[in-house]
Amino acid sequence: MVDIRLTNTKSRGKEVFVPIDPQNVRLYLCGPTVYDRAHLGNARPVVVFDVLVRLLRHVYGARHVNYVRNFTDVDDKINATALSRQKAGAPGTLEDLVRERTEETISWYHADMDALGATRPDHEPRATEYIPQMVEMIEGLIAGGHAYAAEGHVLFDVRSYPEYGRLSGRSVDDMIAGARVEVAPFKRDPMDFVLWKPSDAGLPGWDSPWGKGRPGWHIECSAMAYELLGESFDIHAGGIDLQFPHHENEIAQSCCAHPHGDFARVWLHNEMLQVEGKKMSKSLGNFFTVRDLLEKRVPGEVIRFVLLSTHYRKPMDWTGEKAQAAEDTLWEWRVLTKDIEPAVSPDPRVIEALADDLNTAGAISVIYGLKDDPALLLASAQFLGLLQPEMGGWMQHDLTSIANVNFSVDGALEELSARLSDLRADAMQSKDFSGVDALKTALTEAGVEVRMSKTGVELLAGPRLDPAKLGALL
RNA sequence: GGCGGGUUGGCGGAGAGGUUACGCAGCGGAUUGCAAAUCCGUGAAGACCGGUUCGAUUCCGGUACCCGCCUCCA
Repeated sequence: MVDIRLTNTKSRGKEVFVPIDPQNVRLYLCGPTVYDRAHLGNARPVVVFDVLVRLLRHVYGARHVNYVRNFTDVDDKINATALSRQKAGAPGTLEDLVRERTEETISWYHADMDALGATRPDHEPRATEYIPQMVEMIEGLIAGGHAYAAEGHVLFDVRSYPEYGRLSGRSVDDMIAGARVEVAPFKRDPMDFVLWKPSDAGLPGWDSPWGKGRPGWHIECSAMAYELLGESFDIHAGGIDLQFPHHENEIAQSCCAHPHGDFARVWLHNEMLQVEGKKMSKSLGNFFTVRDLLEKRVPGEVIRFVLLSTHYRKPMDWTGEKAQAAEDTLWEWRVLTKDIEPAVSPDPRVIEALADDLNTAGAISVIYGLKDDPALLLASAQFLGLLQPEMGGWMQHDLTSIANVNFSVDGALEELSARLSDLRADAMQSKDFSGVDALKTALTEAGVEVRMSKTGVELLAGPRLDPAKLGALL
């Protein structure tokens, strides 16, 4: 069996992965807060850890991996949207409108992540469906002396958990010293964090022993992971920005509520995404969603390729240039593997690269070397979720933007290739190649690859084919 | 202020204490009416300073610069 090695944030080193139960390998990935479209940064962990899930299924068997990714559907931004819709005259209660907003956002999320070739998790729990479990966990924490109620809030007492800060390498005292957090007066310690907070009449809330309220951000992951994966499970993954406070707080809650469990054995964190060398942010004007890219005709497969071409623990810089290069490569691979059946299994070196701390960039470089064996190339690329048949639609050129469409790309290429062939035959006699060259140049500018050999002329559509320019040549 | 990550050839981007990463671009050749494609060949690196070592881009320490987290943004 392949040894998978993973860099565990908890131990700060690369470890051989040993599942608690090889018959039931359990992974939890922090999912999105469903208030709006997922941006490109949200997609990175989804795609990267999708490859991990594929690897785990390969090694332990498809049915022996349990992949959970949550939806956070309790959030002030969701509430704000629901409220503004209600004010604008939308029918239904506030709860209905909240549900409507989260439903639509979840369907967008599914559509966008599907477009990136990410397989759906086995479970996608929603925070709102686990409120009783959260309340129960909070009650347990209070009973165990790890939490306290104050002014309608329930707070976790960080001083009650000596390990607090271990995951992120911080000490409570240091954090207090440099804290920029405004400290609520009812906190025993400035670093104490909210498990439950009150909701006033205008906000969604649930009845609880502490009055009508809603859960704090972190408790949902603890409660849902416990319900679906148990008190100890294998892997917990997410973006490095979640390391503190989110994951630190999850650990504190879960380990105090279930002192016999380990919570997650292995913690995986992906580094952040940048755009053209800068942090993606609305203020810099370089913020965009996955949907924005798809609508700009950047294929989901291309986005996936770019996301996998940098190791997950390094900052990844999204650039238009990379997307272009990825598109060229995928185009070439797809042309090469057209009508080819994939080999039974991928190149072992691909598995080996992935098993070494998910070296997706290394795996891709192995695939580059497989052009002599298209079947193996195809199987290997498909292992990474690339070159899937259903993701190749982007190679069909869109003719709808051109008025009076009366040609197909294939038909046009056939006609033009005949014309070029005739011109060339004449030029061979007259030694005047100007007409041939003119047509050749026009074809090249339209994005057509022109191949001329002794035996004849061949025209191939390239990745940047311009149907309008092609049509103009007919 | 505290914590963490990064710095590799023109660009992108990996692994490994000593032997070619790889891709794109470049250069030379074959081929071609000229090209393209293809094939063959090829130059080019490890931010800076010190240490460990027979030997470091790879390990250790420091410096510089960039980025992130500490603000329910993955």
